[in-house]
Amino acid sequence: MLSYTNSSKGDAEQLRRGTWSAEEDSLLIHYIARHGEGHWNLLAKRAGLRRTGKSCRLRWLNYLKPDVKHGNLTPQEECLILQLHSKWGNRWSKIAKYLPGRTDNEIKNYWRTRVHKHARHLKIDANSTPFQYVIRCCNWMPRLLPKMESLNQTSQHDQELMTMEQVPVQEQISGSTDMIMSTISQVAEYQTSPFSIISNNDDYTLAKYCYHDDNIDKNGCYYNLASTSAFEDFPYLDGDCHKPDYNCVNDGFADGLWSMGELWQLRDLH
DNA sequence: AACCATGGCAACCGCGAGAGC
DNA sequence: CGCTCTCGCGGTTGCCATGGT
Repeated sequence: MLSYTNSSKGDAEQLRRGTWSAEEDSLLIHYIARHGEGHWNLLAKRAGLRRTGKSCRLRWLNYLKPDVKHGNLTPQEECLILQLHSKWGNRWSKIAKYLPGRTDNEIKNYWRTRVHKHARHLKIDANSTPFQYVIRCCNWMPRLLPKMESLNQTSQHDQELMTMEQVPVQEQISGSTDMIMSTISQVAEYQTSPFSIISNNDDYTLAKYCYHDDNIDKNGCYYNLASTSAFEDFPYLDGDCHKPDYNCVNDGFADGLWSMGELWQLRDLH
């Protein structure tokens, strides 16, 4: 689909909009190869492109530039995005600097389509502290790390970034326990859990839960719960179920109950 | 097979910062 | 100091493919 900007001038000066053609891509690539980037409005005219400079810049930076990576994000890239977003929020360009070959637009799209979807399912604001907690400690991050290990793809650079960004669990949750517990209750409710809803308004702390488990790394980061679970959408549990006799975390059962297994442990510890 | 809903993603838009004159 | 231009950023839109009914 192609459209043109409204203009009182003749057709010859109308600017194209919409999807770029192979011919336009070629013009842009060859022009930049000869003359370099920058001065995009001038570039657009001289390259013979009936596009705004802005459009040319975007096309080049997000798609045509040789070092732009195409294809799915790797687990370590996903992990980094989650880490960095929890630190900086929607600072996409800043986050993109830590992912060579990935553009801010791609990261933004990833966040909005995948992570926001997850938040919608949980009925939590994706930018809220509770959701960040759920992402980092309850499900998403715990699932990515084993994937990264199994793929053995983590470069030293990635590892350094991970170490740099990791925040001890106790630090992550300090001062917001009530909010986090409230969120977990909401999650449990939303999933129509076969388990009892965790309601908690006392001074129960997540640290107790976290440090009960052995899976805490040297930085105090808790990261291995439900590591066997598939990284899929939330399961919407229903029906008359009972507390299983086996380990929710290590058994295949956890594949479908990954978040609930964690919540169940939390409840039992209380 | 046809229709509809949804997700993924490329592209656009508005705004603000900074440089140059 | 103010104007213009360029660039970059974050938010939003709209197209297209896919899956479900």
